[in-house]
Amino acid sequence: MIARQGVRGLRVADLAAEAGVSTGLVYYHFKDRPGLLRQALAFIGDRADRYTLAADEQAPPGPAESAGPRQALERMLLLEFQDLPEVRENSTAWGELRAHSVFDPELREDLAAAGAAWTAEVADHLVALHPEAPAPAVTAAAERLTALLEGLSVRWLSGLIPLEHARELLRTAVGVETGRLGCPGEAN
Amino acid sequence: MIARQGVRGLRVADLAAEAGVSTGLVYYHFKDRPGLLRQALAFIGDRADRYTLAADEQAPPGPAESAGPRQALERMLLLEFQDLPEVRENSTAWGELRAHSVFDPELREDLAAAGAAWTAEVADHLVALHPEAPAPAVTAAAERLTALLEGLSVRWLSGLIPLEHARELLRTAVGVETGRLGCPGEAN
DNA sequence: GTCTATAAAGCGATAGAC
DNA sequence: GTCTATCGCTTTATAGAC
Repeated sequence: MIARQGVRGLRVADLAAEAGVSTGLVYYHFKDRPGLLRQALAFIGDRADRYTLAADEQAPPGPAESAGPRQALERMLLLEFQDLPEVRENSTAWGELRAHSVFDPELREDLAAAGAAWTAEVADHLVALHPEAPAPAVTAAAERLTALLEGLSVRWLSGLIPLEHARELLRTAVGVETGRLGCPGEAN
Repeated sequence: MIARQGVRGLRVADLAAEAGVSTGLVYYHFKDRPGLLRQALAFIGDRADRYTLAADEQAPPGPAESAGPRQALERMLLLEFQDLPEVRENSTAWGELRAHSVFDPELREDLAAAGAAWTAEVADHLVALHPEAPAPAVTAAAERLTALLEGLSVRWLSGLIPLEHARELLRTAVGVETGRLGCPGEAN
């Protein structure tokens, strides 16, 4: 429901109706509105982990074709840009909770933890691709890629750019960033 | 007030109180809530143009020192990452209206127009830096830089990363992107 | 655990006087 | 142009029965 109407548009009564229960029961289980949002964020995180793992397992179709670390990184990032209900829901709700945290500190810690884990995963892929690159440069590249992904995500979800355009820009960004890490000439 | 409490937290009564007028007068001038938001977006755009122009005028301090197009681009992008009330307000409100448009199509056209103008300005700087680069590559680079800026902006404003870190990541991104455009070997 | 009923407050918008 | 007063609806949260 957060993905459909946003945090601001989430009504406890609507939620209860859709769940087929009473509002009282919702408060019984989640305590209050912030508790509801906290559980929603946890749910989103679990679900993202789930489909990330699922993609990893069924990822290498050909035995050894196109199975480079660069492709693995691209594939992982592009997971967030799919027009599947589950993915779109997750991206929308995640972005909304992030945007909401600008004005409500409530969920910041949880968001920071999830974001750090996510950045670390991207950094792992970058290290696999460029083992010789200095750690700070890798971290910075991972942060730029994830921040770019979030920026593109909002544009996609608000209809400002089409899905394929977002995917294309992200793909080229991976190329730009990984090309950069491979060039030892420039600092940082 | 949007920068302080978000679109979702904006109350017409509060707005009227802060303006020292009645709620009735607010409706008289802005028609309704959406009208209020539309005017706010216009105000933000005008104000951004204002301080961008002001920065351009007082930008080159030394006669010809450090006045490269690369520095001009960096300076322009970094304008959005300053801890001045006016800038922070503008960034916060802009980000909030953008995030809000994911669920409310109302302001999408205005946002798209403003975003396109903004991307074109960045592209102009890139062309000045790399006149030989193909137009699609320049446009894509400009879109990546502005999308990254928006992603970093949310992280900064929600306290996930400090201001200086956002500035540093943006600076290096400019380096990565402009370095890329200067390399004619790779397509796109 | 679950429901009904309702308190209590908030909020967008309008009417009508001046 | 501006204000006061208020309608009418929505929403969070709780009380208390079952």
